[in-house]
Amino acid sequence: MVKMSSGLLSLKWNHHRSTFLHVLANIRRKESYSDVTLACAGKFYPAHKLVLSTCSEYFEEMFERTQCKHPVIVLKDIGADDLEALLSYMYDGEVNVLQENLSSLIKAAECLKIKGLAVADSDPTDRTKEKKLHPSSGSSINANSNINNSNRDVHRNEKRPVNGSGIKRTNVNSSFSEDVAQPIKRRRPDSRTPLNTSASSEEQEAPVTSNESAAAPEPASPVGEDGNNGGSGGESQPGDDAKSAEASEEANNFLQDLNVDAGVKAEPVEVLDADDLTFDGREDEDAGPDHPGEDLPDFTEEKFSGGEGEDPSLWGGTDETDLFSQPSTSNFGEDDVKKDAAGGDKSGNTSSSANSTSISTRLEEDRLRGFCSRPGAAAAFSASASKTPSFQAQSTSSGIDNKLSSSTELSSELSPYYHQLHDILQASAATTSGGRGRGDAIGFDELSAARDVYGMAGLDSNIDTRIDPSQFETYLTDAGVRYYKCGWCQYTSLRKDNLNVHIRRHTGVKPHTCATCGKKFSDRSNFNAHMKRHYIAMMESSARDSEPQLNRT
DNA sequence: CCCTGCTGGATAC
DNA sequence: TATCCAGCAGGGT
Repeated sequence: MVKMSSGLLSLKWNHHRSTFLHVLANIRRKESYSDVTLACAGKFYPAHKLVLSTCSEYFEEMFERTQCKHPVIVLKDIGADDLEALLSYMYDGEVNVLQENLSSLIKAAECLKIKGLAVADSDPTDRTKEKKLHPSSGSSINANSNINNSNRDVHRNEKRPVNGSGIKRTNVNSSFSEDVAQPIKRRRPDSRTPLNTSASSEEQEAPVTSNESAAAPEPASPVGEDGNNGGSGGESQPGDDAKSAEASEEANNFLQDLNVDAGVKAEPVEVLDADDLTFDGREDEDAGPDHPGEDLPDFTEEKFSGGEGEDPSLWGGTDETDLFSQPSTSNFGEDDVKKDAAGGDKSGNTSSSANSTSISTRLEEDRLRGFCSRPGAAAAFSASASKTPSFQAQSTSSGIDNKLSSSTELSSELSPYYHQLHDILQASAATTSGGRGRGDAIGFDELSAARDVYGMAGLDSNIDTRIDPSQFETYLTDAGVRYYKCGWCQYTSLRKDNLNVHIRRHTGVKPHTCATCGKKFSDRSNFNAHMKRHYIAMMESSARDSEPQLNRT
């Protein structure tokens, strides 16, 4: 305590800084007072706006633009390890990083405008000196941390706990008042093209709605371009929390190469009148991540002979899905429906006099408008409209969707006969196009045979495939029809089981694993189709091999 | 809740 | 064309 000349006493807390840092570390570890969640590569990191905005103008600006109490910020093109390192840097003021990881860390820091790493770190108490640190110089790291190459696991030990599904969500129990992520169409890997070029372009096309925060600056640098999936990337996750590490490893394996948009979503509007909703093409296709090793490798008898013991890497490892995309904000037309808050039936007092639109019609309309369901349809529109000028010449159903979506975009309102028109065009296309050949239309015989050969179990018993009640909401129409709304996006379904599968697109839960190639699937149906292809390829290969022998005899 | 089949869009080849 | 992703729906447990 210092007695000042004016009689004022200066009370000084000698260990104020260290105490603050200590407390900060504690609340981070305990996830106390978390008011923001960072989603990255399938993992969720509870954090604090105060800390993030203090350390990053990027976050500061983002939080200023959204009123959401607990946003979930989906970070694209940032590796989980890098994000964890940056969080440690922000909370602890330092972080240890391997030299080989430095460049990606700096890139991530640049994307997030982390002070001291990517942008000038000026002493707030000294406004006279401002030094600009070059992002790639590495000098900023030296200035702020002790780089210790021996501390190899510093990041991994800071893995945030996750739930059994490998994904942790926060603040989703009662209402989905935080950001949501929509499942999006995958994007095939293309080793010949830069990973994120298309991502950027499509992302820029993403419309921003009034109650949606402005698109966050796009982290631009691709991280973990390849070789980080399957057996190499997420296989080992030594951590202090074995259970969470194991769970997160699963998700991590799935989402290693996940590229997601950085964006935030404001809190949902209270209750929007459906007529007030205007089509904004929200369900645009996000530039999905690339999926190294996604395609099936060549099927040779030799590879098949390995069976379950073979090295999955030979088969390209696992794939993963692009799960997080442009967040959406508009509520599904809740003027027609009442939320079944208890998850039960409230139809007792809702039977209406109101001449409400049937739920199926509303669902269909909203789907075609791009607000819910079948993201692919709307995504196809945005993609085709921008990339395929000739789509109108097509008579296939994709052309149908394009036409209808185009008209929707122009009018912003749907004709009451919109879905009927859709059906008519669809029927017309079916008769005129003669159908479309499908390589994946394989019958039951093949499935049965494949099951005999490969077992077809595929279901990871460690993964809880049941739907998480915290991830969806139940609504009732005035007519008492129950339907379910995804907590991540505007998808709605009359069937809970289909919603369950849909939610896996968001959470990255892929309970079905191909024992032959290690590829993982969230959907049993697609898993079956995949296995059938294995089987057919094997049979074809066998047939080819046996041909010369037949010729000789 | 699960299994299954089918379908459409997207994309690589 | 083959394959993957995603959604829908029938049927069964």
